[in-house]
Amino acid sequence: MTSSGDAASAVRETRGPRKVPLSNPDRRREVLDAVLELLSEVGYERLTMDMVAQRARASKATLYQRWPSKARLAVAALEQHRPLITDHDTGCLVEDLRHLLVSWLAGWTSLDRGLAIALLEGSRTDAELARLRRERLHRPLRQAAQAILARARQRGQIPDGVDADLLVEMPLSVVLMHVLIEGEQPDRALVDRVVDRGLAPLLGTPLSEHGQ
Amino acid sequence: MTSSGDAASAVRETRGPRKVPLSNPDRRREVLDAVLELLSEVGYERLTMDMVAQRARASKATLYQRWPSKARLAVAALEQHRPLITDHDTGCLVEDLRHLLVSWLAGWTSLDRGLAIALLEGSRTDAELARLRRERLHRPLRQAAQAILARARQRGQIPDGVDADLLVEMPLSVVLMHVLIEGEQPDRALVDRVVDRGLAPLLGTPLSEHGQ
Amino acid sequence: MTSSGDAASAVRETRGPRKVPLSNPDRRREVLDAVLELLSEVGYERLTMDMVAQRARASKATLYQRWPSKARLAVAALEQHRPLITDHDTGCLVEDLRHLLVSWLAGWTSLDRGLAIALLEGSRTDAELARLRRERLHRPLRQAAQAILARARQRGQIPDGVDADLLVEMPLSVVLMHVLIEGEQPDRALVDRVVDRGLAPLLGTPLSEHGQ
Amino acid sequence: MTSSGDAASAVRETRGPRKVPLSNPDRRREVLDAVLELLSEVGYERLTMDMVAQRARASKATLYQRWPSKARLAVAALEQHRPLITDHDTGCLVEDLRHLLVSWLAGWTSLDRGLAIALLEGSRTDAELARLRRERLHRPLRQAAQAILARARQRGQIPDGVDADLLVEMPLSVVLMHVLIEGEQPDRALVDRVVDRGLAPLLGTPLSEHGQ
DNA sequence: TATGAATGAGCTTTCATTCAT
DNA sequence: AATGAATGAAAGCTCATTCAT
Repeated sequence: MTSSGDAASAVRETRGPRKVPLSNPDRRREVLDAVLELLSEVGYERLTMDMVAQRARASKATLYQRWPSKARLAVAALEQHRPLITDHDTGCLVEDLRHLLVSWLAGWTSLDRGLAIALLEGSRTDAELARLRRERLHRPLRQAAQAILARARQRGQIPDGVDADLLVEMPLSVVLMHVLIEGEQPDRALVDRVVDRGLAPLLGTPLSEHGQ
Repeated sequence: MTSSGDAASAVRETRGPRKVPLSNPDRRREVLDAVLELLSEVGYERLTMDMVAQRARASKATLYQRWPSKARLAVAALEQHRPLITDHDTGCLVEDLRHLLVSWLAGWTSLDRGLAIALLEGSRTDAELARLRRERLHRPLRQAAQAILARARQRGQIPDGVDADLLVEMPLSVVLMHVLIEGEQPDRALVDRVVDRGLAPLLGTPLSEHGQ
Repeated sequence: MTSSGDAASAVRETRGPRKVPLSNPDRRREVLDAVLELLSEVGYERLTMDMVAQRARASKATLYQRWPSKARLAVAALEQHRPLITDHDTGCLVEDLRHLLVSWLAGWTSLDRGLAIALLEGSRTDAELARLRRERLHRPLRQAAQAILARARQRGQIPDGVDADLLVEMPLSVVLMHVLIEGEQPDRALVDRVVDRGLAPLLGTPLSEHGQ
Repeated sequence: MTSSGDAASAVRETRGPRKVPLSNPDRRREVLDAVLELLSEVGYERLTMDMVAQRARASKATLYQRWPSKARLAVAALEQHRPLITDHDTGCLVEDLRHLLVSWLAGWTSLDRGLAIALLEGSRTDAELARLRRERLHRPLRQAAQAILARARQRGQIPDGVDADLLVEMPLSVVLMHVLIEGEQPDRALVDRVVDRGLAPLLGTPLSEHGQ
């Protein structure tokens, strides 16, 4: 009965102002999604409040009522865009890493290359963005990685002399570089190549059997 | 020949317009170096023609006479910036890679993190910059890497099942990520960590000389 | 009916909206006092409706319900601000004038320099304010002054050839200039200086009691 | 014969940008005169850079190239508008004062009431303007006044017990009040009234003969 | 009725680019 | 050929005013 459920469907797609309050979380998300799109398309510096206003069909003044500056609006948008990393215990370091990478990639939309670059770009001049960059790009991944490595350590799957962190950093960096620098759309094949033809053989034959 | 050039040239190297024509290649390099510095400091979007004019001690109109737009000026500057990668045959894959990384890093000044981000940023809207990015960041490295890997292959130092390219991509990506994303100043220690506690133990052979 | 309204009403007299209707004259005065304060602090042009709303703890929409524009709200506030001038018959022109000036000053708080400037400023574009300015700043004073001068005339205390109005205008203008232009806080000392070392010696008679 | 004389006549009155450089002092004066006019018409707060640009037929960017902010532009305009006060020794205090007031008024154009109010208004928020206000409105006058009073003192024309400064302050304030507050156009009649029917009779009979 | 929130118009300021010398 | 200066077109942000509840 409440309008909230049907709200999205009732939303008029006609041009002109929406006049839906930003106190409405759906409306807020709509605006922030517009920001994310634009960040991804043009980056942080080229993003203008006019663009946001137009795409979100809100007035600039409305935006400024909720977010006090362009930087804070961008931060809010990125804050909301928190990719989910899942950790799955397969009993095998290599497979755990494969899962981690795949789950991480799954959260990457076409938006994200642009967002990542926008974050790099914007965080040179905006401390808030710099903080976000760290949290967004690093923390969730780092946490899942630590869990995987702890398990591997217990199982004795980390070869002597190896800095365990690098076991995550290396495949991760390769994938990220492909996405960020080459502009590739990251996919399963890339992950498998890094895992099967990079990590796994290097970690030694016993790992090729995947269970023992 | 002109009095203005003669009398004062040695004196005011530091203030006021240079008045040296851009047809002079040294003068041109001077201007492009200023652009590089600024690109590195503030990025492409925040770079202004006024900044360039001031730092290069030229007038904006002069700049526009030689380069038709800000984008083309930036491209020209990056075009000129060709870091040198050296390849040294040590007879050992791991040491060759270490050399490669160190030589690559040596070409990275603090300037280059900014440049790399500027390239990423600018190449989203400028095809010319995108091309440059590929050539500047990738090709020279890739070529040296191929040579190293070819030698290693001949020596049989590439373990079975390993995609040789990854042996370069992995350490390289790790270093690049640290620089680009963490904003770390890349140094020898980082290279050694990746090589000694990542690649080497995984590759097996050289492990004995380091880890034990 | 809701608990929120009841329980907290006595508590939060200091924060959040007052929710007292503007039909209540006390509430109305409260709002107008806030306007006066702000006019005095920042002047008419820099006064914003948001400031008023915040200080009066009312919503802007509420303000607009009672007063149709910023100008009319300012006018209403000034309309309400009617400083009291008292006239006291001391039997002596000079002392009567001193009383007049002191009583006039007493009505001047620090607020009023700002208000006077705000009136000057605003009355250039608003006829209503211009009318108010005349009534507020001039009429009450002029009336008291006329009474004093009439008595002095009867007592023969106005020297030949003197325009009686100037006897009021001169000390008054001096005080006003100090306040308006020098930004001085007007005080008793200023009045005494003008009366004792300006008017009195010039008027002759009372001079003997002061200057010698 | 000199071009400077005909310069104004050669100025094209056609609309559109002037393209005359601001390095040209005539052009600069033209712009600053526009600022003065506008300050006088609408005051400091309501003055917009667009107004100035339009009236001076220059682009806003041009204005900002020469003056770094609206406040500094206003300051520059007022700085240039330095009314001339002349002091003439008539041998008689009253006549000297009359000269002073007349010469002061002669410098007042219809601009000045607006300018004075603009200064009062703007100097509440801008320290530079506050400084100017003091210098512009006070110093030149004060200096001439001191000279007059020094001569009068030497001649023994200052009655006992009188604060000499008030002899200037009083007529001056009266005139200023009429101009500032009543909005009157100041004229010779006003000065004569204040001098002949205020100061002179108060300064005593000997002064009525004007020479002794 | 009082309010939270939205909005168009406008403000000061900046920038890539072009003109006149 | 090099320069000083001008300019149109934004950009980020604010304000008086108006809806919708």
